[in-house]
Amino acid sequence: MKLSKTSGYTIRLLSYMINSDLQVFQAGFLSEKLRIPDKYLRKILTDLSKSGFIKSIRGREGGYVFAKNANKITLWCVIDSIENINNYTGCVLGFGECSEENPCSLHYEYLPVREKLLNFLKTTTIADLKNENIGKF
Amino acid sequence: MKLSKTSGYTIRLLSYMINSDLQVFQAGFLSEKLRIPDKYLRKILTDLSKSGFIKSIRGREGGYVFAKNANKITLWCVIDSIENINNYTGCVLGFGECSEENPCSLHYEYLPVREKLLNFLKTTTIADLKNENIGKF
DNA sequence: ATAAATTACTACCTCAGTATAGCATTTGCA
DNA sequence: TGCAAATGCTATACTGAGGTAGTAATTTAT
Ligand code: SF4
Ligand code: SF4
Repeated sequence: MKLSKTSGYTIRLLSYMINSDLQVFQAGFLSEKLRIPDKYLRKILTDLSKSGFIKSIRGREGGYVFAKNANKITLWCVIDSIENINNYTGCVLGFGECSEENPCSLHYEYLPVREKLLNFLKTTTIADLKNENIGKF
Repeated sequence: MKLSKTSGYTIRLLSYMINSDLQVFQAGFLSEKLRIPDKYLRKILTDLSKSGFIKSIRGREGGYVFAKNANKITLWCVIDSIENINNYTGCVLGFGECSEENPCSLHYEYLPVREKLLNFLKTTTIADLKNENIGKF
């Protein structure tokens, strides 16, 4: 499962923040550390700020800080704020309305995979990504 | 996990064929039954034919038939012939080279989900999609 | 006060996936 | 033989994700 580029950048970003000792992060600094296109990352930061995951501090000495506790930020809600979460939780064939009564031919084969994926997205938080032994962000 | 439109169409197509009593299928017929844009589906059929999953019969009374046993056609190899299979088997953050020694922050959280997904794609075949109780294709 | 450092906004460019259109080619049946 | 029914090929248009550029707005250090 590959996330959209934007979602991937965002998770790397938040994961970098939670694994750092710093409190305030500047866009330029982050784009350099994470090797994400500067202007693109800035857009992401602004959006994350609007979504309430981080808080922006404007002006000199400004930057971004977490706006809520990282253990309250699930992968699910991050991805959902960026793209259609249904791309991952909805299903393989992209039917709109699915049910046990009106399944497609893949339904029962895919069900257990879907459960696992759903659970992963709903229960994993940014705080869970804190770890000493990370090689790359 | 949502497949690309093309992959989705393709699996619906093959699944429809394996669940039908007919032997030969015409493009026009399939596009109507599956409500897939005619010209687009024709392109897919030609590609599937080139990939060797189905065989085309040209001329009057022509159409398409399975070129190999459906229990030899895994979701994996179908998807792989259409788009980059790495979109699903490769990982969340889209890093090129991943290893236990050089993991990203999501690695250990995602590992079991990935295993499940990989296994699903590698072991599920078109023949497995044969089923009496399918509501939609 | 002013300059420097920072984020916010708007408009545009590019590319791959999706979709459409028209014509060429093959083959069986009347 | 010739027409009709089918697939094959090529060129074009549309759309949204990804990415770039320039300018405006905000705040603090000096
Ligand atoms: S597998 Fe089930 S939930 Fe997914 S598209 Fe098919 S019917 Fe819907
Ligand atoms: S989760 Fe593991 S395999 Fe996936 S991108 Fe991260 S390091 Fe690579």
